[in-house]
Amino acid sequence: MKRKGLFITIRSIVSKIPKGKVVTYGDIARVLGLRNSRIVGWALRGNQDPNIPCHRVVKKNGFLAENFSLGTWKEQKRLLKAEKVKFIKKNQVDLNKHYWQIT
DNA sequence: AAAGTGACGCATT
DNA sequence: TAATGCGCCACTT
Repeated sequence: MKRKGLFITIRSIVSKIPKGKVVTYGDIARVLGLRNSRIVGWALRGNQDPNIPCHRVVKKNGFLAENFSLGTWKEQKRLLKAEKVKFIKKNQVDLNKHYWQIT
């Protein structure tokens, strides 16, 4: 990945997500002025930095991404549950309780 | 340079 | 309600 600028921007946003909160890919993309949320996924995918809580980034409806860097959504779920995040389905978090609006 | 790919999202079938 | 299609940005081959 050559474009580190975008990568760094996304990293700064994700690292600001409070513990126990989640954000959607689409929202991050909007903040960056992108109309394509895939870019966000692309950036997180190449990242394995533990400083970046990428497990707090979920899909629009709160569903977890199927391809998590560290493994699958099961791993992501485990990390989220460790932060007391409530799941309304086995692979869907409770957005009403844990959604963090980016400002 | 052109086509393929992807941690998505929304509209249409 | 589920499946399919397409837009969109950047990366890879």
